Amino acid sequence: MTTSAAQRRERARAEYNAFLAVCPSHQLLARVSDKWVTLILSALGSGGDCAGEPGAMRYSELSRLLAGVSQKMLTQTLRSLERDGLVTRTVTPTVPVTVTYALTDLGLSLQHTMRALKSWAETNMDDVFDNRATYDERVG
Amino acid sequence: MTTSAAQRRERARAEYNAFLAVCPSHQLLARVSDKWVTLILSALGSGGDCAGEPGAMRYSELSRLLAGVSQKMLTQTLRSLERDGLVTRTVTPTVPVTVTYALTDLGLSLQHTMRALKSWAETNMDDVFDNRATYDERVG
DNA sequence: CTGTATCCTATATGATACTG
DNA sequence: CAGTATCATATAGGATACAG
Repeated sequence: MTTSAAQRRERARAEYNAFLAVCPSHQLLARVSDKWVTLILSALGSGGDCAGEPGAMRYSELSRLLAGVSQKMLTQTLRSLERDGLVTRTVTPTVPVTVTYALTDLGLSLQHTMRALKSWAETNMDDVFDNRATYDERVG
Repeated sequence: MTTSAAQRRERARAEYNAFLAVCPSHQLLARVSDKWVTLILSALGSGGDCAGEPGAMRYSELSRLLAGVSQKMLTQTLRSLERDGLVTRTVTPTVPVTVTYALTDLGLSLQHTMRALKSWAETNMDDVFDNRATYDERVG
């Protein structure tokens, strides 16, 4: 009888859990090393460089600012950020309800690093693209 | 006739390209906001906090250090990092071939931020876990 | 306006076997 | 040792419709 997919999955999960037991911070690191997390935190803190809108932002503002994001991912990522205590979600019971998101202190502390990351990307973008072109040419 | 999946895909792609045209650095940012990229860069520069091995590392060393990574993802991520000019790949034609990876100057400049990110994760891990517990309790 | 629920596809990722 | 190739699967992520 062949090893079932479930068994293999379980073994992989066990290994991964052992890994996390050694380095539990990797779990958080992996969570934070996410495209949408990076973009949302960058957007929330200072609006970033694409469309500067500082301070708290409404759901629809974020949606517009992060042009590529779907409703699903935006909501999902915001929820996880709220759960982790990085952002606050404030509901104002206006006629059509208004919801604003803002960084907590914890979120702010991370946002500093996120901005560094974003800044790095902007600074070294040209270099990286050159490197890619060179590499692709050598490989063909 | 319903809109085909291909048509919808194309529209989404067009939107995303327009988005990247406005903010091309987001492409690089998304690339760098990757779990394995973060872990590999952290590992390469100084071995990190789980098992400190500074300097250049061999493929097998990386594989061991990043316990959860598969061959595929390790190779794939290393290739992309090499293409982007963040790491060098050096082949030494010993009897069983030896391959070492090391950070370039560009990689080093990013690794600094990566370490900040890792450091943040380690510092605030407990806070985040507390926040999660609190949130889960409120929601049930 | 701000979501939630459902369905569906593409991509990421892992397991496995094979190669120089 | 350091991969490459292939297959299988889980998850990410998007489209759409509906709700408070």
